Amino acid sequence: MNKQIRVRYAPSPTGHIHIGNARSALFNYLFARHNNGVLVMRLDDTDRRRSTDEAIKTMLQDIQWLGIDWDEGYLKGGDYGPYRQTERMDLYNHYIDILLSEEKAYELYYTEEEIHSLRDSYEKEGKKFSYRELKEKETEQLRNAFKNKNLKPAIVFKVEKDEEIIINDLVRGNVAFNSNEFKDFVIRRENGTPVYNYATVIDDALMKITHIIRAEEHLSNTPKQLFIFNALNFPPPQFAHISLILAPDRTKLSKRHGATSVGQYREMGFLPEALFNYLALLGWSSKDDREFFTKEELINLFTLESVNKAPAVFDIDKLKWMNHHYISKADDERICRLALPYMIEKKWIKEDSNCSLKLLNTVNAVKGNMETIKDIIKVAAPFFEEIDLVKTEEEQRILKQGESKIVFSYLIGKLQNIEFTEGELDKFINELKTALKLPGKKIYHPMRIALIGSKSGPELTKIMLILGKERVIDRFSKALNESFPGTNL
RNA sequence: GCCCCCGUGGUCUAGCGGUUAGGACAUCGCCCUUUCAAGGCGUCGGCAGGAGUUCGACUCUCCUCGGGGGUGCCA
Repeated sequence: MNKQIRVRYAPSPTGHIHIGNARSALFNYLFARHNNGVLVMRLDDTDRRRSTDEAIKTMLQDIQWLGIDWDEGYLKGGDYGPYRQTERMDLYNHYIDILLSEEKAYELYYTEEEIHSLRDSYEKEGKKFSYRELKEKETEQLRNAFKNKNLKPAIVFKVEKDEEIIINDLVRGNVAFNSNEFKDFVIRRENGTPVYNYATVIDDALMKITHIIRAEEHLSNTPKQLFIFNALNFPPPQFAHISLILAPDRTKLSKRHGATSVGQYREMGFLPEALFNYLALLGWSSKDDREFFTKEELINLFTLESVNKAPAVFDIDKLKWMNHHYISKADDERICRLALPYMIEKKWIKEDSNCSLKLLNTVNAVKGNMETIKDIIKVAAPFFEEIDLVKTEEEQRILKQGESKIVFSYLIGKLQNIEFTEGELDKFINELKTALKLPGKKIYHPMRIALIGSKSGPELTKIMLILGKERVIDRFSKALNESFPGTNL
């Protein structure tokens, strides 16, 4: 009885998916899946210069990497294609003809340059500029001169006066405009290409889109689109305008704020499910206090009603916290594979290395201490490089405290005869406290600093297993000699 | 300028006329501990301001202020 819900994601393929766009895609995806609807992927590529095939490819890869797939549209096909605007020119032109014949639009015999300078001079004189006025002043002579120069007129849509227009927005409620606030606007350029506000209407109508979920920046132009829906007798869809994602300085997130694209976050070592989860929480929340959701849970819980109206600041610290959580939970094999490039770059391992058992063990030991995959180069360094023993004053102090001498001496003596297996080492480490009669802190802190140069890190057993007997004893000896020169065993 | 949207701690948010204004990230601190992490506990900190309406406003109305968006032959 209810008609099939159809939403669309219509990016302009400029190469990279902006975080804000990704969030729009995400909400469309969640909404479609939640309602058993269809997500259509359409390419708004009328701006041909920017829309290279390469750009389209990277863009779609980023979307898929994030975990968003679509049911219909570009690369998938469907009943309402083609799904690239550049391939739909006949359609746009067809409806232009209708508009023209019904006198709901008109041809403008001025070139773009002429319009520019006219607009400037009008504004200089403080007068309002409008296409309508220009059209009224247009003469037969002008038209002929224009045609003789082999120029094509732009097409302008006629905005009717005194129309009240109300957008019933699913997140904002009723938003009212008066048509007098809008002037006639171009819908097809001199060069024959349609303008966004026009093409999007034709596409949305023909593709039977039922809900348009997009960023708030489009809200003010929605009346223009509604005028066209009405003029062509297309039933208008429902709208839902979600608010913008802001940078910490509360302005629109842009390049000068650093990383703004999905691809950049991937390169920085974020996991797709972390970004997915975080983005979903930017402007939407479930009624309980949960923060971690699987994709399925999100699909289950997502509704437009619980989308927040206020804009949200993108907080990379919270993203990192979330990423840390997902990395800790992820399996070693995956993290290792993702970390491989970073380790290769550090020349820790060979170019064509795979995840050996040893690497897997290392990853297993350190993954709880990573915020991003890239952190592997920090947290795994003690296993691949000789460490710099003296770090902070505090660490130095710990190494030099009297008990440390006892600890190191004991370790160096005993370890020689310990078999380096998990069971043996566990047992050995557990017995240290009783053997040395020292508080845990006095034992384990210096040990860790001697082994990895920091008092925080993976479990001692894991560290020692990975380093191996020789290096462990070597590092303890080094710590002993440096902190207590002249000590003889 | 005009039009539109928004305004709960530094940040993300819950709240939908009566709450000690709840949770999360970050900060700082404590506890626990076989270190660290994790976990547990706590500190700091908020309804932009002003008028109404009401017995009672974070919640409703209006104004002001602040932020954002639109006003292109960009999308």
